[in-house]
Amino acid sequence: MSIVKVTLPNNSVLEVESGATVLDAVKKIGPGLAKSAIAAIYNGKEMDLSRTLHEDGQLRVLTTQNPEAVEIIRHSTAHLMAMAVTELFPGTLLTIGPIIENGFYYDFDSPHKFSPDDFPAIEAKMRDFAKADLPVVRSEKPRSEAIAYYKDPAHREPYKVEMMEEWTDDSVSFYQQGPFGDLCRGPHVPSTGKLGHFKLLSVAGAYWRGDEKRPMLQRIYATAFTSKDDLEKHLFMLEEAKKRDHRKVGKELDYFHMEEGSPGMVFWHARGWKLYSTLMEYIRQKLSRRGYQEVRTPEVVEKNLYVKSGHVANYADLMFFTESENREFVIKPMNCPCHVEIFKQGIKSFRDLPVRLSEFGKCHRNELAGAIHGLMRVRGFTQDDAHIFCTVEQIADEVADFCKLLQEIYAEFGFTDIIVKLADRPEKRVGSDDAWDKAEAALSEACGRANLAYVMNKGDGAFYGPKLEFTLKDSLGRHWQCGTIQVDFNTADRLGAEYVASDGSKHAPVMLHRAVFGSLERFIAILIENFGGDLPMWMNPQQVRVLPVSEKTLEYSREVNRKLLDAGYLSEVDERNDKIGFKIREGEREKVPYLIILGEKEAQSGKITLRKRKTGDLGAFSLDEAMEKFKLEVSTKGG
RNA sequence: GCCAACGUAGCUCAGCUGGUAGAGCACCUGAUUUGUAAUCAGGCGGUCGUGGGUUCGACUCCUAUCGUUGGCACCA
Repeated sequence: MSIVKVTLPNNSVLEVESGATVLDAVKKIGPGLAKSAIAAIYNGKEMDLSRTLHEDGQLRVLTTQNPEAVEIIRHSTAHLMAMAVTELFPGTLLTIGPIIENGFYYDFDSPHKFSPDDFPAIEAKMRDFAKADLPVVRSEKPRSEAIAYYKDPAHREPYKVEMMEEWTDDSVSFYQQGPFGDLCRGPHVPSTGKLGHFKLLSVAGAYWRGDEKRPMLQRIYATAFTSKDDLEKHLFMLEEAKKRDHRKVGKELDYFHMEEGSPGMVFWHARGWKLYSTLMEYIRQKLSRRGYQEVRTPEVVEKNLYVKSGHVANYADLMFFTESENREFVIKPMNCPCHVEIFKQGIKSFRDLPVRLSEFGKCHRNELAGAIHGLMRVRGFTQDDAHIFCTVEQIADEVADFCKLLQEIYAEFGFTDIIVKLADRPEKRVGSDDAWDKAEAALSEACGRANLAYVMNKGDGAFYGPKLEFTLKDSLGRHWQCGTIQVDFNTADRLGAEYVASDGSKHAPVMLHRAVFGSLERFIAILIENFGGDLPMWMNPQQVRVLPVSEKTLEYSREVNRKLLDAGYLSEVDERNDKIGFKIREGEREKVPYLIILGEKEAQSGKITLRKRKTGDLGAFSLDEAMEKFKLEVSTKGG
């Protein structure tokens, strides 16, 4: 028997016989470690404790103390859940059960319709199996043998067969715990006793292999942690996130509502619309300094324009149509063809480029019922849209400038967790491959120049061109595309837009479709969730509220309020006949940045008492001092 | 669009196996004149999402439909 040298993280070297298991080596380090070990990393590869060692290497033992451990725990808990489900619901077929951010899921094909009511029974079964501390045994089989095994009616698993038939590996690995076995790469915990801190979260439908033409499976989402404490912290965090939900907060703060009769359409209330208007004005100021010209185009447009642009061919099912005098119209689903129509008015020279047309264009898209989601995904929305008509040579500068603008703006809103995705050519597209090559390269180059790291989003570009997607997260960590810039060599040409080049020849301009917020609706939803409703003073539709301690100071309160309104602040008086404690509570609950408390003390001294949201009493100020404070806070976008 | 769950007063929710709807908050009225997160009392308020059906009787059961939620798919 040859000897294998195992180097530990502290550089000490352990010698074991070749063929000894990882666990044998760990036992030599110490029995305590052997007990708490759940897997190991050997020469950079995660592996089970049962694997045998045949060559020298670096060993790191993973216990619940290591951050990597939680993924193995989750993966093994997915098997535990599948075991419980197949035990409780015979006839359930297995598919896949991967880990995801903060948890895992398992997709089943089962005659039983799973519901959250089943969770307690499944969890109880999982606990039983965990308590039984069943060894998790790895084995390998030739792939052909594994396929034959799963084709056998005794252990029929057609989804596993389908997967294996597409693989090229010669052998596949299995994990067996008690009567339950699953095809899996591993690694896994050595026995089910290592598992225990888990919770089933939800059940959802999911197409097999993400393909809507294939069967719909039943997915159970769950999570697991290495400790009870971590699990509870995570569940608490989920509860807290629900409190920031823009649908809940938006209703509480009287920003907007939606109605059953007009699904996906928003009724903006006065406060919500104030916020909306503030954001539009903010963008206007940013754009006017950068050579954009704001325009306005119709919302009902002849259908033919969108036939020529290619939108009808691609999106007819998702568009609203109308007709009048035997002519067909579309309810504008996007602004670009309309902006091309403006560009086409008059003759454009290369000297005119780039032309940057912006519009708060209201668009309607007949989104599938299941896609609608609060303000995040609606059927009627407004984009901070703009189209830059430019030459091929100008693309890189324009894209890079836009990326800078977007970064500047997102920073002012406090967004740091921005995921940039480059979505390249989809299968269904218009234009030559040559044009796509150029457009994709331009985006990639611009990212380099703007110092933006991006991830590829394969095949997810628009039909007319590739795009950069600037994604923000909601309170539950779900990704939403907000900003975007798209390079389009096709639309201007299809719609017959052209400019005269220096040599007198005519060319279609390149179009850059771009938006910073994306849809105002979605951006507002993200803002609400990220701030938990505590919007900074500069954009808050309620900036100050004056609270008279009693009716005796009502007149003084109205006077102070008048001065605040004159100075341009959004202020109001809480004139209700209630105690000051109640009014403060209401003011805090409605997330008003500043409360001004006026009792007889203030009325006599001519001062005001200021209270800052979430902070509390700030003491006495003159009104002028307070307004200086407000001015600073608004101008620095603080709070 | 697909899978599942849900839909009761303005809001948050209760209503067991079918016997004919209830709480808190909000709102209104009165009292209180109030000092940093809920003053007290009284009152108003629902054809239980909608349409069918079963039943002597339906908020409760069945069915269709609309909407919402969580996912999947889609997202110009």
